[in-house]
Amino acid sequence: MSLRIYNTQTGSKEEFVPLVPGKVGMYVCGVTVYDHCHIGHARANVVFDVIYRYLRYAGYDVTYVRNYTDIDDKIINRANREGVTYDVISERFIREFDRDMEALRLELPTHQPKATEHIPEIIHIIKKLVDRGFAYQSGGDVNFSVAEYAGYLKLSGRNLDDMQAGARVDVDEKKRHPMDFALWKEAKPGEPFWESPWGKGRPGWHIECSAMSMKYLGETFDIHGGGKDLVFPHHENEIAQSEAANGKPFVRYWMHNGFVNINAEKMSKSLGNFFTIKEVLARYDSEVLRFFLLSAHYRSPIDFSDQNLSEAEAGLDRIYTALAALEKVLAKESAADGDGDAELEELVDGLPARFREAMDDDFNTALAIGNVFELVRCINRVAAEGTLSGANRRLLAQARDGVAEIGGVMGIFTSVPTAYLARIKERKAGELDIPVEEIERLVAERAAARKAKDFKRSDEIRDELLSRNIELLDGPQGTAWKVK
RNA sequence: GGCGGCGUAGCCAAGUGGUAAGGCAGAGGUCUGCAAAACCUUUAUUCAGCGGUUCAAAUCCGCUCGCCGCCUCCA
Repeated sequence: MSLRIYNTQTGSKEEFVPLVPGKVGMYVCGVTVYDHCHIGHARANVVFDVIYRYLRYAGYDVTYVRNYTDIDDKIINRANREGVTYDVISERFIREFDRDMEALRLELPTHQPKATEHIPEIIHIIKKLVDRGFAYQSGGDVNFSVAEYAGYLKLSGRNLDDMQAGARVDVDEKKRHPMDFALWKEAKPGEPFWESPWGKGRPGWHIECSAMSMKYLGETFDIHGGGKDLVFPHHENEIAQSEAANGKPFVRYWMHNGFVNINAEKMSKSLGNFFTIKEVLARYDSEVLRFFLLSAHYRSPIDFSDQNLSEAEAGLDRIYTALAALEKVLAKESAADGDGDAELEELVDGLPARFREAMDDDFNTALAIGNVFELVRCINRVAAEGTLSGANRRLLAQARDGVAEIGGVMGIFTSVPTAYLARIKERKAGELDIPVEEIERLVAERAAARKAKDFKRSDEIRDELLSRNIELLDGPQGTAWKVK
């Protein structure tokens, strides 16, 4: 089965056929760099990071472009508030964005262009649009004329009349049609500007993406992605500009990820219910956050809550615990011969194919993760059987490699299992009100008590630690502990 | 008002025509000094409701109810 992608423009899953066989051009709208990123940005970027990785895994030569919008009203406003130039703000938050993305273990896109470094390209397109009659100058502004472009609103499936009926559109006498949008904005006194045929000014919001995608990917390219909220007006306007300027199709597959909700409500700054990536990563491991984000399909809304994150953490813990047990068993001696477990063999052999099947169906990471859990249950069962047969030993090694392979595509399960578990333990231990030395001392005391068959004291210690959220795990080699 | 989406077990979540994946939580068992962890078994005759199409529907169609998003900057 070949890759099928849900295309926003047609509202259905379509077989993915790249423009040039074996190659994929993919553009994802980046951020406007005026503040720290929140978990909504985390979702969009993680989702497209996994799509990027999977396309390469599937054998495509992918050119992935993700821009920085580094000139915009909000950047200028913040610069004015802080009494600095706009580029101080944009450079600061580009650095912060890069840090966040690194913390989320994202791979770097092929290109990360900035709007301000593409002013000549932007001006070139605007000139073309004016020459062709799709745009008009109005004072120092240049606006796109939606009435001239027949395909307007084809992505979001609306029509101009209905839009106007309910829209709170500002009356702007500089526009011929209320829905016309700015390609070039005249600079007000004190604002940053670039020289243009229409005077000093700066690009409108949408035109930069047309200019940069065209430059790095060509006039028509395969995949354009972003959050659902960008469908209108941003992507709609990109289509209008690009297709009007070039006279050819802009994008073949439009992909949009769903929102992150907080208690089933949209996260927004005005509601004050948003979390920055840094805040979340202070409480949860980045792998837990990725795992959580990938446990739902990318187009569905996902509800961010402490409970859901904790459940994701528990689930990932289960997987790493199994992988750690697997490593331990593999490190031991095993019988040279003996049959392999039939179920394990089936799951292990089928893992890559089932992964591709899941991902080929519009990047179904939730299903792919479910497959791993099934394998985990089986790994646990086989690993718990005292001595390992030679066949099972090979199967377990294959299972480990298989999980690593698909984990590499999703950017999860990539840590050394014991290192992951230690990382989580350390993080949680830091939140405890009892020092690690004290825990270790009590564990040792309990071991002595148990040896002396003083189970009263031994259970007392266990209850005491449990009341402080510490769980004791007795095994043949002694007692380990973990934070609940 | 226009456009679009969603409603699957206590919770999270796959499944878009062939008889309900998976995880968390719960119950019973194995193990254990007793527990925990792990393993085994178990937990939706049913997919918001009502009709319709079909040999067959959670999946397709219609209506009703409920929730949400977009139409303004937004991932």
